[in-house]
Amino acid sequence: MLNSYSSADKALLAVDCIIFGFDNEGLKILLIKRDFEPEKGKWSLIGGFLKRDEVLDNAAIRILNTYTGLNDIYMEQLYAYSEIDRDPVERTISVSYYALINIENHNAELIKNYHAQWFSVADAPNLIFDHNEMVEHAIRRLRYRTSIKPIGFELLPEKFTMRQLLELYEAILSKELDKRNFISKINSLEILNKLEEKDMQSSRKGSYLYTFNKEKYEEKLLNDFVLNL
Amino acid sequence: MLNSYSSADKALLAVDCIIFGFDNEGLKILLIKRDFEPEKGKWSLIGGFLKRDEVLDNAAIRILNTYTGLNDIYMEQLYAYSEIDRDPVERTISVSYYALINIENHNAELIKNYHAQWFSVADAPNLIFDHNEMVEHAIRRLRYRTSIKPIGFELLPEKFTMRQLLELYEAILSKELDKRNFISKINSLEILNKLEEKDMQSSRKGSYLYTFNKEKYEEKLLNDFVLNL
DNA sequence: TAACTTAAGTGTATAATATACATTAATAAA
DNA sequence: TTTATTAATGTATATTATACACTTAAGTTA
Repeated sequence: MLNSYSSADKALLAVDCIIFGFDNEGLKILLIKRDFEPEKGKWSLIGGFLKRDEVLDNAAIRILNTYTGLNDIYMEQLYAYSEIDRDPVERTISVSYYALINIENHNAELIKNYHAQWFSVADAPNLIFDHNEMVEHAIRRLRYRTSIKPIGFELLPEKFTMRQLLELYEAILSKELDKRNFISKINSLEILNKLEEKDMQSSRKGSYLYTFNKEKYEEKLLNDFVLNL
Repeated sequence: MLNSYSSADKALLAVDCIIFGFDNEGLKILLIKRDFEPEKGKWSLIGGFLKRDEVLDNAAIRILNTYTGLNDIYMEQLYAYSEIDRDPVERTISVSYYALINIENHNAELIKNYHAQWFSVADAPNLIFDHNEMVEHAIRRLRYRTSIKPIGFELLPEKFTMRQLLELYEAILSKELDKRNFISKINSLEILNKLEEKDMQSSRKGSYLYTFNKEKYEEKLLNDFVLNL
């Protein structure tokens, strides 16, 4: 019978997490060295199996927490991967999730746990299964996301300079942006607070620090817009 | 053990298809009256279970074909739904797919099979499980798609008038568009062939028929662009 | 056959936005 | 005090989006 539940095939469901971070070296992803077979010892996305009593969103949160100690990370579902032999042990459909996090805020936890490690997107190691494809797909989604939602709050330290924000966008889009045009577009969004304080690390003159205005930022997250950079 | 395959929970995997069509009454979706329990007799998206030896993309194609006889329909994956009790019989994760098809080209097959029926998006019946949510989600995706890819080829008859194309976009975006601005934007894409032939149904003057220039259309599909309507 | 009705077809002026581009300012180091 | 380095800033031009109304073609009707 076409639709009998009893005769339908079951499969394992996995969740894999593409965690993006940013620091002064550029855009990074968080990987783990797999500690079980198959492919033990190879680099992998953070992943795990969906439990019986759990929805995918929560599985993603739980799995990330297990490997990194990270909490309260908001992730978005990306895509379901279902090639027959994508996992050689058993038929497994994997649903990918991606998130943006602030490396500085979270690095201590990560180092303490030693399970996860940051890699530059540009020179990440080869990954198991179809995880390379998942990462590429997530980068495409992240680039698109920059055109309809502001990005930055999740990836930058609380106080940051315009240059850091510019370099973040350049890293995500992997192209150079005109500084003056960038600044005026960002300012037109009205999501930043300019502080009196200056960062004196990067130059003799020093550059003003900014914070995100969380209320306005959240507001912009709700309504899509177009940001042509 | 955290990642043992043997202890992981398996689940059923389903695929549900949101099939969009368009005719002179507006944007439509294809639904079936469910012929098995639970919710037998209620309206539902076209759906079925993923088989052991099948990838999701192919399951979507097979399931659509089973219910409608439709062949060679290109579908895109949308989202995985995993609420615990979304299907009351058994834990089932459903991956949704959506497609755009041309009602005229395919209606004969559909009527022959009597399994599926078109409904206006605006006044479709209430659907089983979380299928209403899936449809809403697909409409959002479809609207977004209009801004980055041309639409029309899939939904219109081979020869069509500018008015039909305009009304298609108005139906998808559910807003009125300025006729002159619309025509000049569409013309600037250079994806249409204007025929000598006129459609004499709609007016005394008659209106020119167009076809899509498939090569240029496909080209535009490859490269994203922004079409502000 | 002239007047009428109906939808088709067309262009322009203005506003908004995107882009390209170079100089001055502030400060610490030499 | 000179030098070196990065920060900060504005404007002119090109492109694109928007708002808007009249004429044309042809069948129908008086």
